[in-house]
Amino acid sequence: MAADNTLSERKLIILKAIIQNYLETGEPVGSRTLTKYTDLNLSSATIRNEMADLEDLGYIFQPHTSAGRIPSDKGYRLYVDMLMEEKEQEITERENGLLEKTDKVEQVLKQAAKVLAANTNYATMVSSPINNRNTLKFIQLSQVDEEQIVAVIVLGGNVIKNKIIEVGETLSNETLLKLNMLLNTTLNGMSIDQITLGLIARLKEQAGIHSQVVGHVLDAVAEIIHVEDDMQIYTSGATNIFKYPELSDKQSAQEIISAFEEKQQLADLVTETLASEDSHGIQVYIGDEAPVKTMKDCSVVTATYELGEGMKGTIGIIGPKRMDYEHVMKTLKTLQNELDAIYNKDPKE
Amino acid sequence: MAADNTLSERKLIILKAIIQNYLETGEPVGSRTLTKYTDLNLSSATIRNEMADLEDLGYIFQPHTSAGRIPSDKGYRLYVDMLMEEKEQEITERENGLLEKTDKVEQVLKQAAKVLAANTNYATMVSSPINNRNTLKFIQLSQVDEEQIVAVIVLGGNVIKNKIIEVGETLSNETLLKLNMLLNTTLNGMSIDQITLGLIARLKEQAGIHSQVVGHVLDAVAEIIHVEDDMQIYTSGATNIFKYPELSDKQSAQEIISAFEEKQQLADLVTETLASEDSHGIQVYIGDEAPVKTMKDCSVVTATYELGEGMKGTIGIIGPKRMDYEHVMKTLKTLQNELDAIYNKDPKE
DNA sequence: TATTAGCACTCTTTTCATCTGAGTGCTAAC
DNA sequence: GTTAGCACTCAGATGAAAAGAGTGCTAATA
Repeated sequence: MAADNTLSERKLIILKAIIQNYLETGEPVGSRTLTKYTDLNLSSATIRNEMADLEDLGYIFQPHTSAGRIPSDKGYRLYVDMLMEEKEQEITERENGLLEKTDKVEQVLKQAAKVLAANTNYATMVSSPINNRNTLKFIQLSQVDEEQIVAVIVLGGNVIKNKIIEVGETLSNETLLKLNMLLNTTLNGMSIDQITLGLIARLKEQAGIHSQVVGHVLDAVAEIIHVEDDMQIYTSGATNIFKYPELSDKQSAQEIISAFEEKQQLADLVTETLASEDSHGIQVYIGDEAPVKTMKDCSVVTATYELGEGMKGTIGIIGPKRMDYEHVMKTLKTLQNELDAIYNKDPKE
Repeated sequence: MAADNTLSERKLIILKAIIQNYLETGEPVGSRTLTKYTDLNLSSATIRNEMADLEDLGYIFQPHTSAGRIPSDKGYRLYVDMLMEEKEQEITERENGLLEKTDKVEQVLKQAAKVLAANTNYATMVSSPINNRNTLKFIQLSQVDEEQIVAVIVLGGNVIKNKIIEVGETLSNETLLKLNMLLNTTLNGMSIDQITLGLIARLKEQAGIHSQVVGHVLDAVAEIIHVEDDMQIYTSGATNIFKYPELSDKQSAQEIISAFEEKQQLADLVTETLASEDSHGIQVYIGDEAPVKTMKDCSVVTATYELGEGMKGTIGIIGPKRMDYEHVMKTLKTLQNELDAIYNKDPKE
């Protein structure tokens, strides 16, 4: 009999066989099937006994009395943690070059989501990198017309933001030049966290009568930096969930797809992922483990990529619990590397 | 007997009753039901005769022998064109003020899509205005670091675009200033169509050794202007289609929702709408009439809004053919007016 | 003692026939 | 021209029966 905490070799083999079979077929797995599936030569009766034990221990369960067994969340967890073996497998596109290089971060990320969906047949999402703890690279104010100026703010990683600012007056070229000087000499290279109230006060003082403008600019900077607000999320293949009957009844489909359309929940997911401990590995959330309730019948696998200068983003896939974890993790890793590579290498053509 | 081309008064009344009843219930309408529903006092038998005629003429049909009648596309078309009467109805939010004012076009449009979905229970989309035939308001080049400059391009309507340009060299402040002067004096206020090859040549000549930079900038302008590429589409309530059984079988749902995720088809729809004749009214596409095949089982209703300076965008809703056309059209009109108003009135707080 | 064969039992799924009800078209009467 | 009435059609509901998958348990076996 298996001790409380550790399963016998044989039970592990059987559990693994059950899960793998279930991943393939999506059907509950019975003892007969397993006699053929495992290398151990055992009768169905023996296997039945083992399965009964595994059920008692909570790794598998029966959807109804006369059916085979299905892995429980606990079972999947064990599988992902210990039983799974890395498959050697190719991505359907050429090894290096899932992604085309372009200078638009946005394009790359959109494409990443697509590639991921195409390669896995699950729903995918890619978050834009978060500007948090990022540095200010450059600020430029320009007069657009009599009462408006535009502030262009370039962040590390060449993320460009801009904001129209209403000023009650027409500023002279000189003034603008001076303000630009002032802002740039003071702020360039600063990380967001370094811009303190004291610093702001000092800046305003130096700006003299134009302190108001400076105020607006800094407001813009603050606004632009605001994390949640800014996170873009690109999705693809949301309708892949229709391929999995366990997720495609109206109720579930409705919920999941809404989450993909609204994106707020995905944003939460990303935030959570990035906040978690080893945010550079691959994370697997099975069912309830995911930080958003909508995903309680799904598994979510995420990876973090790094876009240089500390900007991190998340790529992830959402699918049924009976997901091809190996393939998914492998694919995510590949993509993660590509993203890391694209931006950390020589950024020029 | 009805003449070939024009239906008798009575037939029209009956047709209208059939359609209205079907819009409400979603069930085929039988002759018994109609005896109660219309003011004409007729027996079911008489109505049956009329219905048989209407069926021969192609306005209604039976899903199967022992069922009531359902409007055909032709029937809906007649209804929308002639039979429908404007309902007096309130939008669920306060009359004036579906939309909050913000300075971000993007925000407004997103919100518009949401409001529309909330008010109609259909899937909705809002396209960003197209920059076509737009004017260039302002260009600003700034050095970001040794080898990169950023071009900020402000279009009429305060749409701001930017693009990093790699230059092999460090440009002096003076040079930048000169280039900025050159670009702005030449280009400001120009409509996109006015920038000709000749003009470009002239500009490059004037730029002297920096003609390459000018070339890059103009490339950027061209790229930014490229219509299709740039059209943003915001959607909301895609999952509303699950509320209508006739659209929510896996196959249809999959297709429609994909269209909403990918957006390419919606973009086509928008392009088509804007291109069509009376692009300021409200357009109704029933079934096959819609320019995208995915919508063949839906009805699509669109309206065009104008954001000032000739920039037009489209708002639209997609739902089942048995759609509450009156409500939808009314809501669209309201929103259309609000959008027109927000941007054409005094744009400040 | 661990394994296995065998069997009774449970429960879902499928199939098939029957029944029901809505709605029609047609005919004959008004 | 309208209506009452009736035979007919067909989708959908209902329910019984059969099939099939899989189990748990017991008793035999190695």
